[in-house]
Parts: sequence; C-alpha cells; structure tokens
Amino acid sequence: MAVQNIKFHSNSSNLSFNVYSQLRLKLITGDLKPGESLSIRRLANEYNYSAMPVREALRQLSSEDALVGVAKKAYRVPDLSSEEAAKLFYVRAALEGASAEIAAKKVLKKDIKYLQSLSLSMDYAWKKNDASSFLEQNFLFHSYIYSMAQNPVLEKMAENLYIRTGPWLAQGIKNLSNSNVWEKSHDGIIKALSEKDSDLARKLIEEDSSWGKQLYQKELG
Amino acid sequence: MAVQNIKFHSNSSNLSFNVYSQLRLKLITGDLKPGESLSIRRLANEYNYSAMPVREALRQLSSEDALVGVAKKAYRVPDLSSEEAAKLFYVRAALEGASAEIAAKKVLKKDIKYLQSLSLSMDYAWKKNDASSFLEQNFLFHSYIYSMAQNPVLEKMAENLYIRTGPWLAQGIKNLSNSNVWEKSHDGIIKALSEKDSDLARKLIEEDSSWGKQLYQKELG
DNA sequence: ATAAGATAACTGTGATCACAGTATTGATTA
DNA sequence: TAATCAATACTGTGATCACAGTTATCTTAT
Repeated sequence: MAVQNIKFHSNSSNLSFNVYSQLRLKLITGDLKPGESLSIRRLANEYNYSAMPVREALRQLSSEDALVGVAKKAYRVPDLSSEEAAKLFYVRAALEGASAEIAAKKVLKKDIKYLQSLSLSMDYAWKKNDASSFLEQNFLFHSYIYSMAQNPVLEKMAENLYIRTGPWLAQGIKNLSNSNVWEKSHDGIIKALSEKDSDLARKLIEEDSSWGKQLYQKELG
Repeated sequence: MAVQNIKFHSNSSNLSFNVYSQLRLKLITGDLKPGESLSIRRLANEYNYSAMPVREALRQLSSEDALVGVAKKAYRVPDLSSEEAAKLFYVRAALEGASAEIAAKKVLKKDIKYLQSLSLSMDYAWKKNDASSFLEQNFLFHSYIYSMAQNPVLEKMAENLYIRTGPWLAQGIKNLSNSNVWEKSHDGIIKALSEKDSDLARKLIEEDSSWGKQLYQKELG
C-alpha cells in the first residue's frame, strides 16, 4: 500500500491514524479537491470503520488546517482565495529553503541516491501520465529534504504546509500533464545538494515551490 | 475569565474547545509542568465535563505536539532534551523575527497603545510576583505581534511554537522571579515598532526569544 | 527484608446511541 | 410558474459502555 510509504508522525497502531494517513494522501494526490465536503459517517462506511476513528482523523486534519470544520457543518477541503494560497506557498517556500540550506551541509551519499531514485520514478510517472503517483513521489521528495535538515520542528511544519498546498498543486498538475512543463527541476536540486552548495539548493527549492504556485495561479486565469 | 482573552483558533461553541483553551493556558502559565501526565477521565472529573470533549482536546494538543500521546499510555507534557528545546526556541525566534519585521511595516497607533498597556500590566504583575499573570500577558504580547503581520499561516505556527516552549519558559521565570532579570525588553520592541524600524524590531524580538532560551538553559546548568 | 508474581486500578481506543443544529427536498400556496 | 414553508435527511457533538493494554499496588514466597 502506498500509504505505508508516507512517514509516520505519531503512533501507528490506531485506526484513527490509518484514516488520517489515507486522507492526507488523498489531499496530496488530488483525490480530494478544494471545496469538497467530507462526512464522518460517509467515510466510515466507505472505509468500513466505525465513526470514531474517522471523527478523530477529521478533527486532527482540521486542527492542522488541512481541512476546515466549523460549528455543526460538514468538514470541507479549504477553498482558499488566491491571496490565501499565495501566503501558504510563500511560507512553504521559506521553510523549504531553510531546510534545503541546512540539508546541503549534512547530505550523505545515500541521500543523493534516494533522491535520484525518486526523481527517476517521477519522470516515469510523468511520462505515463500517472498524476497521482507523480504527486505522491513529489511529496516524498520534498519531505525527504525536510527530514535531512534533522530538525523535527521544521520538518513537521514544512510537511503540514505541503499537505495544505497539496490540493492546489494537484489541480494545477492534472490540468497541465499533457504539456511538458515538468522540467526535471529536481535534478538541479539534487546536483546542488550533492555539491553541498547550500545557497543554490535554497534558491532552487524556493523556485520549485513557486512553480507550484504559478501552476495554481495559471489555473485562476 | 482569563481564558476568554486568548484568541480563538477555530469554533468556539464546543466543549472540546473550552477544554483545549484552558489546557493551552495552563501550558503557558506553567500550571502544567514538563513531564506531567494528563488523563482523560481525571480532567473530565476536574472540569465536570464528560470524557468526550477532554479526549478530543488532548488529541488536538498532541497533534500540535504541545502534548505527547503514545499507544495506550497517558498523555504527557513533553519532557524535551536540551537540544530539542533549543531547536524549538530557534525556530520560534526565526518566525517571531519574521513576524516583527513585517509587523513594523504595518503598525498602527492602536497597536502601539495595546502593546504598551500589556507591557505595563506585565510590569505590574512582575512586581507583584504574579508569575502566572506575567506569563499570560507575555503570551498575549507576542501573539499580538504575530497577528500584526496579517499572515494567518505564520501566526498560527508562531503561536504553536510559543505554546510548546511555554512550560520551559514558565519554569525559568518562576525560579527567577525574585531577582530582576526582567529588563522590560518589550519597551524597546515597542519603540522599534513605533518607529517602523523593521530590522531592529526583528533583532530585539529574536533576542527576547533567546532570553527565554537562556532562562531555560540556566535552569539546566 | 527483599524480590517476584498476581491482582487491582488505572490508561487510551473503539463502538453506539441520543440530540440539536444545518441543508436539502418536496409540497403547498399565491 | 415561482416563491414560501414544512418536513425530512443530513451534519458534528456529547455521553456512555466494553475492551485491551499499561502501571501501580499488594500479597506471597524465599
């Protein structure tokens, strides 16, 4: 299961955590679209769980602002304004840049190898037009760079921001997957990291974040 | 009730949110000490609520890493190592600095007035040796600066980091409240803000964060 | 007196029900 | 035909129970 690839944040052996992980993945791969509404009972039926785990998963996601849940209305995927999304991408770029800068100073050979393999898989997925797989591995790529900085605080925040930008990034990607805007910018990032060029790594990662932002804005017209 | 002064993050009219807010305040004011364990049923009895709202509040706090909750063991206030705490203070200082820099460019007269009133109250609380009130208003001071940057993403992250450093800051303050290390550093911050000196505001806020860090480290020595 | 083991008192988790708001549907009326 | 209002089907929230794992206590044996 692809879900197993996503790194754990807390205890695994909970049903709540299962649901939480699966929903997170759906946000990343674009299975959940901005504005879409989620109901506890509906998801419980769908996954064949009881209401309780779903309920806790939704609450957790909404406390992370990955979903919005007000009063007694259904939970929803946030439907951000253009400015709100821009702020999200802005902060994400800042934290990603910081992570990459630190990561470049600590990088090991095995890190480079892993990132290269992810980049290859992404290329493959792109050519196959498998947006879902492409997006999941894009997350893994970025997430791994966060983890390289070895600052759990930074890492969790960056991941959270990625999740929140996920649905918009996905929407952008899926609408453009036939044209070839995907310029393997990750290869440049890997090169900068392997050469321990921290300034360049920061710059390129920030650009990569902005790329998602531009895709989203192009979407708006 | 003092709790009402703390700004809302999500829906208010929930029992869960009440509990959440009260616990958050207790983390800030040092009513909850590092390593202390919290139980759902115990808190439910204490607050005269049912288990459900407490349960959701605890889960939310632990998803924000303000508490830790693993497997089927009791929730606990994190008992961070010196390095972990340092990382926390480091990231907090970075985000606070960014907030202050932006805030300095958008500051209004009413903002200055409010911050001054908080600074006065803090001074009063300090002289009265009322650590709890001092700490609560310190949070409000910092929190208000986050909000001035008008970036909800940044704001929430900074607040989260403040909550997480809360118990250590509180411990540091309470053990030193008779000596007068409190140098009204906030007045300098207010001055920098009112003069729209964004670089200085960033620098002073970062120092203020570090102050808490030093208090904590002195504690360890 | 001390260590080992069983028992009892805790812990979070999952399941299910009743309730009160919210949204949608459909009928009724002008 | 279109608008208004009642009824119905939804929503999250709160309460309560059973369960299984964890921690503490107390007894028992050496």
